[in-house]
Amino acid sequence: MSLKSEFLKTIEDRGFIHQSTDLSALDTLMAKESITTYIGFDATARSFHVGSLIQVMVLYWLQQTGHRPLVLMGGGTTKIGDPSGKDESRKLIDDQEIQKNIESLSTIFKRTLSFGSGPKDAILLNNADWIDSLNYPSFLRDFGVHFTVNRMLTFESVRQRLDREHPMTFLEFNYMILQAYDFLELNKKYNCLLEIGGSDQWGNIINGVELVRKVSHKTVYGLTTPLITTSSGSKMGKTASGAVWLNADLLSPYDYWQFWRNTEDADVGRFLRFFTLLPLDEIKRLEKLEGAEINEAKKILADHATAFVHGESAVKEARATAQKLFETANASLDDTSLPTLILSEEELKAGVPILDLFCRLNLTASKGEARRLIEGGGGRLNDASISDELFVLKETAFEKESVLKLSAGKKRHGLLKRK
RNA sequence: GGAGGGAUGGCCGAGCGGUCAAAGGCAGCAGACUGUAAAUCUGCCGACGUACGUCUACGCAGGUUCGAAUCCUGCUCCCUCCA
Repeated sequence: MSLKSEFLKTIEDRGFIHQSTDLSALDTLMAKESITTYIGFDATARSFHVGSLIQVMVLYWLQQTGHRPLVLMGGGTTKIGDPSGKDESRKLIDDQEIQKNIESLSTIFKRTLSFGSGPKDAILLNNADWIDSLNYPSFLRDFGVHFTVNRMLTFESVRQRLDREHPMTFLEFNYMILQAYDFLELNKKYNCLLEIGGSDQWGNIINGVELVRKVSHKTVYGLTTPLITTSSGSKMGKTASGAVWLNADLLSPYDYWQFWRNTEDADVGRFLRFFTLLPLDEIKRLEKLEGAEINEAKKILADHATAFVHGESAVKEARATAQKLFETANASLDDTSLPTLILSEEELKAGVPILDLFCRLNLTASKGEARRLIEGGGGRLNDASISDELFVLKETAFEKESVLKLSAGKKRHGLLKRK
């Protein structure tokens, strides 16, 4: 289908569209006027993860192409727990934690969207504002009548639990109704006409679209984005240090840059479209690179993806660090953005076991792990393999250098300095 | 309320009195090969101690036994069927 509206054309070209309700009608609408759209976010963690970055990008494009984004934080629905895509119920978290999560999660939008009260300014909302005060009997009478259990049982999120014989509580069963109610509420208050979400949200979104139609007799739309996996099939979002968080306090910008730098060849084009703002013809050029040349494209991917989330100065640092580490022989590592441990005179006099240093730099989770690392030949001090797991670092090690590099493998490094 | 089945390491899943820190798979880490890629091959994969070892762990609490993930009792939670 050839799309007319700038927004849909953009996200279509970049691969963001998975499923949608009546795409051509939506296209006609969005080509004609600026509309309000929402994406809801769970407040189950302190930071988003690359998996949610897709939605962040979509909101960005939405605003750039002249529409108003509503960022809905699920302060109310997080208390229910979305069963979509999960085999087990979530642990319920308390109000305080939800509140903290919402604040922390919002930081990414402050960077990527412009908020305000103008017609195209983004608005940050919290569904606790209307969900917390719902009255159970009247809610059931007003909205419960529009949902049949027969149909609810056919939704993927429910069916999956039933099929696998995993329990689904009544609490969770209600989630889709509340999310549908969100859409209705946003439609009434902000004339919100479109809800976007990940592909696992399809059922929830459909319910919202239908509820608005039944209650308000209005047509609204839903659209989902694909679940991003790597070409080798695994769910993306793992690094040596765990999940790929967007918040810098959970994953350093350097590690974030490295995550993108290590993209599989086959994913470079797709990821450039998703996670950078580069024009499509530039992306087409980059993804054609072959062999070792594609590494240039990966660096550009890493630069742009990191800039979007952490800003330009973080990119400069990360890139300079990477260059010193991987591309320059005997570079001075003094001003790199690697984790650094400062050792005191007393400590050095007494001597510090190398195993402790691996742990203190978070290169390994325990001394046992550090020991196994060394036994397997992956422990290095200034690029020289450490052969003795009982090696003790003393002040003499700093006679020739002011900074020592401790490595777990070829990619994970930390620095040691003397006070 | 009744009958039966189940709960094992990050996940899946075997074990059903000792040789069990628990097979196998996935995920993860490291090594080789490369391009900071993929695929492949190899090693590692609870914590602590240099080590014989100690501690923690097979839903929870007790018990039997020289010895329990395995047997018994009670409890909690789940599943299936019946009411």
